[in-house]
Amino acid sequence: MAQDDKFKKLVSHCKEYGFIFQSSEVYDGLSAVYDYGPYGVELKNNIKKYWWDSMVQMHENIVGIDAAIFMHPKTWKASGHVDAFSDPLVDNKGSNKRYRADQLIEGYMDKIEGKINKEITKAKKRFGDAFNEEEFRATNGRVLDNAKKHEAVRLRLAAAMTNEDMADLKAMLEEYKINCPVSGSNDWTDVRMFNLMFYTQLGNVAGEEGKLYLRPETAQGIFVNFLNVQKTTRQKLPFGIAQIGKAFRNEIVARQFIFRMREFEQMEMQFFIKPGTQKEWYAYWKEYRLKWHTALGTAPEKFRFHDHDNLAFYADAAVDIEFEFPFGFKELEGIHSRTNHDLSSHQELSGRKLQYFDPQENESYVPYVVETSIGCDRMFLAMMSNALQEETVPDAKGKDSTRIVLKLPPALAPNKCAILPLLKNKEELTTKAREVFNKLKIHFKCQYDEKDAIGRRYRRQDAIGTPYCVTIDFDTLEDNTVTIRDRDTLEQIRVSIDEVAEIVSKKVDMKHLLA
RNA sequence: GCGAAUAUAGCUUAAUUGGUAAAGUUCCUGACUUCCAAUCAGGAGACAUCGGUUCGAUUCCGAUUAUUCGCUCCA
Repeated sequence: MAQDDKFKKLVSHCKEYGFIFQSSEVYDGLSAVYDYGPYGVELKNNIKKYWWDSMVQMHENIVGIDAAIFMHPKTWKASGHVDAFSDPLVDNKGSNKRYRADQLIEGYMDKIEGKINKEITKAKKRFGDAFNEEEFRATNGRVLDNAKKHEAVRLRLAAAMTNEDMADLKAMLEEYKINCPVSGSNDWTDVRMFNLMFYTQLGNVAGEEGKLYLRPETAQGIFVNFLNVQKTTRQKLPFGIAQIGKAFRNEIVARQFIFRMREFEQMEMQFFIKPGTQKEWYAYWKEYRLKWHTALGTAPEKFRFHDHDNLAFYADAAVDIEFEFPFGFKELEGIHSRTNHDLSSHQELSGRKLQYFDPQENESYVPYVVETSIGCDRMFLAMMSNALQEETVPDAKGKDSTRIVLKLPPALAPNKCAILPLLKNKEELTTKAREVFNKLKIHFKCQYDEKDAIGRRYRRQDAIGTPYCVTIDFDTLEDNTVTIRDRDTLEQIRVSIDEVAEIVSKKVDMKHLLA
């Protein structure tokens, strides 16, 4: 199957079987926003549980929180999001290149300054030792003209940036004939202020006062709660705080189905450590997180580490765990050594100490942090794309037929077990099957289905990844045994009804993944 | 965001050089059926949205929305 084709099939499979729908579909959808359907939400919840248990339940020094999506605006000042990601962008229609409008104008100002400097150099040569630069600057006509121009541009740019006057930035590009360095064209699109963060209003007073951002990452909720958590749970370094939650980024280009969405869910853990130990913890988490992935049975060659070439301003080491999606190897999870950047910066801006008293060293310091951060939706997509397969299997007459099967790890599958009476027009069978269903549904997610031929029902369960099907036939009525059919091998075993819960539980339980 | 392409039923795809549309599959009802997408009978379901040209638009034109690909972006 071609890669494009495979991706297309995955997307329609997700829709057809109720995993993922486009948001607000009846209104033609909303760009890069998706909803999880009945089976999708089960799978997603199972992924979250596997992550949470592996991180929180399995580590006595990791605890969880659930911070609010809204945070004090200063949070994003401290984290660097406000300043670093708010740019006036403009595209040149000739070259289709994108620039920051303010940088283009600054480039123009540099050019004017170049002219002034040229005059000065020329004059220096002419007057020799007698040259007085200050006097020359104050008196030379051409220099004065250019200096005046430079100052005018500078003030206008500053005003436009302060007032976010995008129209004036565009007007400046046109008036000063600032052309695209690539195409030489002056044909610009409108200038747009682009900020990666969404914002909304707190209270009903409009204006800067109540301006609130939707968090672009969950990490800051952990950082600002660092001391609360450490003190209330009496943690000693090293310890971690885990969180699963929504984050929002106004991506310029959000594409590839749920791979890059504007609203998405992160599963993050910040591990607080003694400065100087970051290398070993970074290595520990790198290994632990990869193990979490491969424990699910996904082929190891589907994963690879990718070291960051350009480290973010806060990091001293960063690696991605990449997964081979249908559209190639892409980032699935990040492991970052964030130093003490975040805590220090919150400490500075809030004026509150965010330090840990180390009883062994008998001193206080700002801990270092190693972060693991995985996109829940990306994990979902990885699991789906890895699981969706087409197989050739023999049909009732022994001929080849195509089977579409979702080979999800049993622990993550939306349904664990389907309960199927062999025939629906025999009441003894359906009654018995209902009995079995009611017995099993206490243990794990089950589905009862009596419609259509048994083979079709097996295939339907295959398509949504149900690992086991229990069939009630005429023997069941005699001796209280049923068959359990395995999704992957198609093999059936006959067992007593009383054993089903235990047998299936053992196979679909998360325990063996965590151990 | 720029450029290109695309948009027909839940899904996959036809046809209409401008006269409101076909099929497979799915779904619903019933019959039948003793283990891997059986069969029979009946039924439901679509031209993305808005506007223009036209006697008449699913078809032509424009805009919008969405999707895909390339470029760009991805702290």
